[in-house]
Amino acid sequence: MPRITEARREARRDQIRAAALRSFAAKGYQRTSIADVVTESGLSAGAIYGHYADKGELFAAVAQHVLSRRDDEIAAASHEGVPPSPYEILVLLTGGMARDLADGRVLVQLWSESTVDPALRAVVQRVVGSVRGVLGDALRNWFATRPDLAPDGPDAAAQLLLPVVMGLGQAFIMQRALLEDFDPDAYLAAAEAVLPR
Amino acid sequence: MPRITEARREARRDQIRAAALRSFAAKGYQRTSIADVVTESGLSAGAIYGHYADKGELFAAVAQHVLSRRDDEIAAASHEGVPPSPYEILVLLTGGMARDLADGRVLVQLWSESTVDPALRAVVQRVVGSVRGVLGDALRNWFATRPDLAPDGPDAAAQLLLPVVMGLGQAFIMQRALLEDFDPDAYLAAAEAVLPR
DNA sequence: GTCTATATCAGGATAGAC
DNA sequence: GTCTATCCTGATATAGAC
Repeated sequence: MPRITEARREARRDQIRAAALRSFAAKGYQRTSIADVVTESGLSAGAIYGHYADKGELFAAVAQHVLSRRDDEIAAASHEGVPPSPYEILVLLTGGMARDLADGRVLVQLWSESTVDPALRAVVQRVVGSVRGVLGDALRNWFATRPDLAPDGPDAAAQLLLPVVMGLGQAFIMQRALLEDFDPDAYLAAAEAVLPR
Repeated sequence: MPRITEARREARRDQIRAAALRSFAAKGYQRTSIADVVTESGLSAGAIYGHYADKGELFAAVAQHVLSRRDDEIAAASHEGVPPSPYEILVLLTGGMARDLADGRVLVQLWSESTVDPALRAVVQRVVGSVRGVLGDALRNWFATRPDLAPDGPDAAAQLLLPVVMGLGQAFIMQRALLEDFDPDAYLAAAEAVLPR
C-alpha cells in the first residue's frame, strides 16, 4: 500500500469535496448538477465517480466535513483555562460556522435533505449526537464553577440547558441564511440576555 | 363574475393545495413529482396546471397557507385577557405548528428552498416579517405588565428578546423534524428555564 | 375546467479509450 | 485514475379532445 498514492487519493477527494461545497453553496444541493461540480473542480465526471459513488455520497462527505470541526473547537475551549460560559459557548459555535461557511445555506439544505434521505439523516443524527455530547460537557464544566446556579448538580443543570443552546445555535445559522436583514449582534445580544451568567 | 363559480374555483385550489402539502410532507418538495400530486389529489396534470402556473408556485401557495395562521393565533391570544408570557407565546407558536403539521419537514424544506429560490425567499421574508411584528407586539404587551423586567421600557425589552423567541420557535420545528429522539417537553422545559417569568 | 397523451429536456451515471 | 462521449431515466409542462 504505497503511501504517496494514498495521500494523492485523499488530496483528490478533498479537491472534489471542496469544489462540491462551493457549488452547493452557490446553487443549492438539488440544483447543482454533476456538470457544475465538474466545472468547479476542473476535473471530469469520470474522475468524480471514481471517488464518490453518487451525488448523495458526495453531499454526505461535504456535510460530514463541515460539521465535524465544531466538536473539536468546543471541546478544546472547555478543557483549557477557564470554562466558557453558555453564552461564550454559543459564540464559539456560531463563530466557527461563520468562519467555515460564507453563509449557512448549505447547512440548511443539509437539514432539509436529511429530512427525506436516510443516509444523510444518519450523518446528521450522528454529528448532532456528538455535538450534543461535547456541548453538554462544556456546560457541565461551567456549571461546576457556578454551583449557585446548579442546585441539582452541574449535570442536571447542563442537561436542562442543552436544548436551548443547541437550538439557539441552529436558529442563528437559519436566520443568517434566510433573512435579508439578519443582525448577528442583535441576535447574540438577545441570547446573552437570557442565558445564565 | 358568478359567485358560485368563484367559490368552486377556490375549493379546487384548496383541494390541490392540500394534496400537494400531503405529498411534499411525505417525500419532500424536490422529490415529489407533479405525478405524485396528481395521484394524491385524484385530479389530472391538466387540472393542476389550470390553477397553478408551475410547481414552484404551488409550493409557494402551500407555504403561504401553512405559515399564515401563526400570526392570527398569537395576535388573538395577546389581545384577549392576560397577555401571554414569552414562554406561553413560544408554546402557542410551537403548538400551532404541531397541530397543523404532522411534522415540520415541509417547513424545513421550505426554509431550505427559499435559500435558493427568490420567489420563495420573498414569501418567507414577508411571512417572517409579519410573525416578527405580531410576536414583538405580544412581547411588548407582556413587558408592559412587568415593568420591573423592562427598565428601558417594554418596547426595548421586546425588541431585545424577539430574536430569541423566534429562534427557539424555529429550532423547535427543526429538531422535531430532524432528531429521532427529540423530546418536546424537555425542549420546552429548557426554554421555560431561560425565558423571563 | 379537466382529461389523456406526449414532446421535450435536463441531468445522473456509465462505457471504453488512454 | 481520468477523460470524452453518450445512454437513458424521469419529470415538467403542453397540446388538443371532450
